[in-house]
Formats: sequence, C-alpha cells, structure tokens
Amino acid sequence: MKATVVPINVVQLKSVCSSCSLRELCLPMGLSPKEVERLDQLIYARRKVKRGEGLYRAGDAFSAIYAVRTGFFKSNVILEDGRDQVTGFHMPGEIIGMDGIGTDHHSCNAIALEDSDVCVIPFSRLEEISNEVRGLQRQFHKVMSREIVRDQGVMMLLGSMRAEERLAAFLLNLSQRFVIRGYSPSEFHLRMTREEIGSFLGLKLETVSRLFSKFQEESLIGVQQKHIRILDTAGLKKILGQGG
Amino acid sequence: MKATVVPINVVQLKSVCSSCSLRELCLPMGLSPKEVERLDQLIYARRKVKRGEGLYRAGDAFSAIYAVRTGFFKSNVILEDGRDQVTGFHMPGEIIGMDGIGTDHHSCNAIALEDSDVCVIPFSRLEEISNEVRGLQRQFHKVMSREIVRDQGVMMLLGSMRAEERLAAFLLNLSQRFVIRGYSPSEFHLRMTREEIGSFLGLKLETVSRLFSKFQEESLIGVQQKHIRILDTAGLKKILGQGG
DNA sequence: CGTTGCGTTGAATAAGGTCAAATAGAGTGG
DNA sequence: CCACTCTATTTGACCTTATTCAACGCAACG
Repeated sequence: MKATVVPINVVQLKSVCSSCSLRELCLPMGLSPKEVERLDQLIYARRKVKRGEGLYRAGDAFSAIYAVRTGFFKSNVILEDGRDQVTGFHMPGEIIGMDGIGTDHHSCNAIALEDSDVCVIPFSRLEEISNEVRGLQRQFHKVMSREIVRDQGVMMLLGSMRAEERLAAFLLNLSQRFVIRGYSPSEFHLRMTREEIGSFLGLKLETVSRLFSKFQEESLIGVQQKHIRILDTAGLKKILGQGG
Repeated sequence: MKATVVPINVVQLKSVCSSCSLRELCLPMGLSPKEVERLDQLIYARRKVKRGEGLYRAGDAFSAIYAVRTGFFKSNVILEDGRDQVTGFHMPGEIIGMDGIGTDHHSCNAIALEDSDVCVIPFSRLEEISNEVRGLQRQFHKVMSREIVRDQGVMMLLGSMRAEERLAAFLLNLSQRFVIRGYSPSEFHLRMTREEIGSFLGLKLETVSRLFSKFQEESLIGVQQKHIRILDTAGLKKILGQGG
C-alpha cells in the first residue's frame, strides 16, 4: 500500500467504531461508550477488497479477523478435487475470519462479491484488550458462539430440508439480514450467482433457477435476474413447514 | 458402580485437569503445568449423564461449557415440525455447549448416547481466569475456532458429497478421532443408531444401512450391527475423491 | 417366549441432477 | 452508439440417486 499524503486524522476519525453506523450490529454491540473508545484504539486499519478478490485464502497465515464495513463477501472451502462449497455470505457488520484462530491459518477463502471495505482487527491485540475490557471479551465470545449457531442452522438446512425449503429459508434469511441493516426486507439485489446460491444450499444452479421460476409462478416472489422482490413472506414461511 | 468407602480426596485429586489423561486433547492442551494448575481451580464439578438423558436442552439457560470425560454424546436441533438434525457426535476430550454463549441459552440438545461423565466449566469463571492465564484464553479461542472449522467440514459434506462419500468421510473421521484417544482406528463400536448417522449425514436410515452393506460387499469394512471394522482405509479414501 | 426397537433388503417412486440448447444482459472495443 | 463477446440464466428432456413404503430378521430384555 502506498503511503500517500492523506489527511489521516480525518479519515481515522471517521473510521473508528464509536462513530460507525454499524456499531450496533458489529463487534461494539452492547458495549458502553467508554468501552467502544478502547475498541477504537484497536481498529486502526482498513482494507479495500475489489470484487472477485480474496480478503484471505485458505492456507493464509492468520493474523486478524475482519468486520465487513461495506460490500458483500462469500466464504468457501475448496477440496483437492476441485469441489467448491460456499459456507456463507457476509454483509456489513458481520465478523469474518475466525476460522483462522484454531490453527493460525485460514481454513476457507473470503471472496468479495462486490467492491468492499473491511475493518482489520489484529487478533493478538483483540485478545489483549479484551482482558481489560470485560464487555469486549464477552461480546467477542458471543460473536464466535453465534457463528457456531449459524452453522448449526446451515446444517439443518442442508441435512433435512428439501430444495424448495432451502431456497425459501435462504430468501427469508437474507431479507431479515437486510432489514436489520436498514434496507428493504422485500426488495433486494442478490450479489451472488445462481451457482453460488446452489453451492451454499447444496443444490445445482439449474435447480435454483427452476425454483426461482416456480416461486415466481406462485406469486411468492418476483425475480428479474439478480433483483428479487418478496411478495408473500407468509407463503415462503409456509413452505418451510412442509418437509417433515 | 457401588459406593464403597473411598478416600474422597484421592478421587478429587484425580479429577483435576493436571492429572487427567485427556489433558492433551482437551482444554488444557498446550498449557504449561502452572497454567493447568489454574485450570484445576476452575473445574470443580463433574456431572454424570445417563444414556438417553440430556446434558442440556435447547432453550436451557446457559451457564457452563462441558468437557466430555467419558462416554459419547450427540448434539441435535429440533424444528417446530419435529424434524431432527444431528449436528455432531462428541467424544472424550471434546468441549461442548459453546452454542449457548451467544444468546445465554442453548440452541441445541446434547444427549448422552451412553452413560457419560463431563467436567462442568462455569463459563463466567472461565472468562475471568482466562484474563489472567493468557494461554488459557488463547486455547479457549482455538477450541471455539476449531468448532467453526469442524462445522465448515460438515457443510462441505452435506452440501457437496454423494451419499457414499458422506459415509466414507464419516467412518474415516470417527477412526481418526478414536486413534487419537488411544483406541483402535480400525475397529470400533458405533454408539449411535443408523437413524442418527443418517440424520447427521443428511441421509435416510435405509440409505445408511444399504451403504454399510455395500461397503462390506466391497470389502472396505466389516459390519456387524454396531461393530465396525475398517478393512481398507485407502479404499474409503478413494471414494472421497469421486464425487466432483 | 413374546415384545420391542433396530437393522436389512426389495420394489416402486420422486426429487434433483445431468446434458444440451436457447436467451438475456453486461461489458468491451470499434 | 452499435456490434460482439462472454458469462449468467432459463428451460426442456432424460437419467441417476436417494427416498418411500413395506416386509422381514435379529438381538436384547422382561
């Protein structure tokens, strides 16, 4: 990174947690203003990631976790034989990279699906500071735990839902996450391809495409390429009840 | 076991981490003897769980995580409509219950598949002590991270493997975990039913049963009810390469 | 022994995958 | 601005895999 002459103070001021609009979704969630100030000292770096580029790759040495600020990421794992499993999609306010803590190396890739921006949270400093700031320690543990619970949800989805249910659950999940971030719950733009959705849901891209068409015929959603309108949330939820 | 006249001190002495035979697999892994002594202060309680009983249930208030000492557990999540997804099997030395940290309530059930025994690790004390014992903090974070990575592996399995591959991967995984614990890697007793295996692998119990028979015909394994002999590890590994 | 739960096996079926062709957009360079 | 290219998407026909439904066997246990 080139060291250009930039009004560093201003940029840094804007970039700290205490003045970040995502603070109630992100690592600072629930911390007192004083505690958030300590967090500000921790998060000094930002990193831009262009669409298609990796924030980290499987095998990379682990040094930091990341908070998505803007943009959209996918995580995926690739087997030797080339098979590629998308393990998650990540939106602003979400923390990624925790897979690297256990082995000091990342176990998956994090790829930007659009030009994105992350806060770099150096992990050893996070551990240090969380010793002094109890709220931060607690919050970090919660974030990790929620990741485990999220993964359980994905296992449920992959292990015991039919294709229709998986896609319905996926759309409802996205919708919910968008609304928390102040976007419309009923109208949004998919950042990922049908193939990536399929990989995440354990389906082939053709199946995903067919299901989108089917949901559209049934007036549950409107689809135009990557633009989705959810027309009947209740109807989608009803689909979820039907596979047992 | 009959309650004979036992010198209680001795029993308690035996129950601390520093003299536990699982210490190199469990939370104390990698800690210095001094650090393990601090851990001893933390883990004062034990709990027995009979086969079929729950260590905790979804919705239970969260207060502690647990280290499996003896026995065997499954974790599962149950949907409103009754569908039941097994999300993991847990052996001695493994830490369970971390799903509860994020919401202060457990999100899944932990059920003993045989009479079992766990160390109770009160979570708020773990957080306290990990502030003083850096190695413990690090180790705990590693344990959580590895759980996330394990879950990624399960997603890979459920999302992009064929039935044969799933079962092969499952058997190889069990084998590896047994050998680490000093048991035979090639001969073991399944603690779970075909249905539970199926649930974990996203398959029906009949499919699991058929695959066991098929693997047996191909001389990859020997099966007799719950008793498994792995005859051809390389053969099982080869199956894993074949779905892409 | 009879019961009960678990496991195995077979035949029919359905769900989703594969292969192939057509179409639609987005981006690029003339 | 338009033609061209490339990629993503849609859709159809056919096929494979795993599920469903059903019957039967086995072992443990009272």
